[in-house]
Amino acid sequence: MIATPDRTPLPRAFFDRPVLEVAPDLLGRLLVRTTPEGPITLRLTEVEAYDGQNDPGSHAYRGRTPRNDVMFGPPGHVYVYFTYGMWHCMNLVCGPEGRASGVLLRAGEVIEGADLARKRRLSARHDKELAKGPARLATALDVDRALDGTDACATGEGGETPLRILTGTPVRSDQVRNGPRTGVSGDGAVHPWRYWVADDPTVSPYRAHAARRRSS
DNA sequence: CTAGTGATTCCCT
DNA sequence: GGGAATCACTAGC
Repeated sequence: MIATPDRTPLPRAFFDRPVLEVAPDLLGRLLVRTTPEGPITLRLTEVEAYDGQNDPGSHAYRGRTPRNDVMFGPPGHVYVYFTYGMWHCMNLVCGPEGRASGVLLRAGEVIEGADLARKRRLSARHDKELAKGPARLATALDVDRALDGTDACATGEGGETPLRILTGTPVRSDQVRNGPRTGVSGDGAVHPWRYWVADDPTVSPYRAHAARRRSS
């Protein structure tokens, strides 16, 4: 039988830990995107850890800039970046504050609001592809730079937060797999800091970083 | 299924 | 200037 997911919000202390502890612990958690048309809820199935220190793959590796500013702030906030001229990807900032570590949310299973997600992901042939990949995930949830810096652990009764993280059903450690990060080039590729749920159909296919040739 | 490639814009060097 | 934490599409097996 399937246990009902726990909809208790994750406390900020959850994120105020080393990123390599937080990343695998995020699998099976729920990400709730509140939109005017209703909520879209995702069960996280694939993530990647990025350490702000000594990690050439991290956007924070070369210091603080306007783009990555949020990563240097408090844990539990959302860092959204724009890449490849077209796409957005989202991370959750981890502790301690100032270390600028974060977890890239790479894939998930839409468990609520699939009708809303489908409207933004017209090319998806199956629901399992709605959030199969970091840019698809952000597209399905209507996440862009406007949500950069959102507090996913906000507790106030008053304001609806556009993004929240709930306890969900954590994945048993023997169901967690890990391997090289996708799309990371150079020295940053050596770390096996991609984590996913074993045999889950919503996990994105592994792609080694492709070196691009100049076009004329 | 896999491999190859064009798209398109922001940001930092 | 040139690369980027990617995707969609195509060809071919």
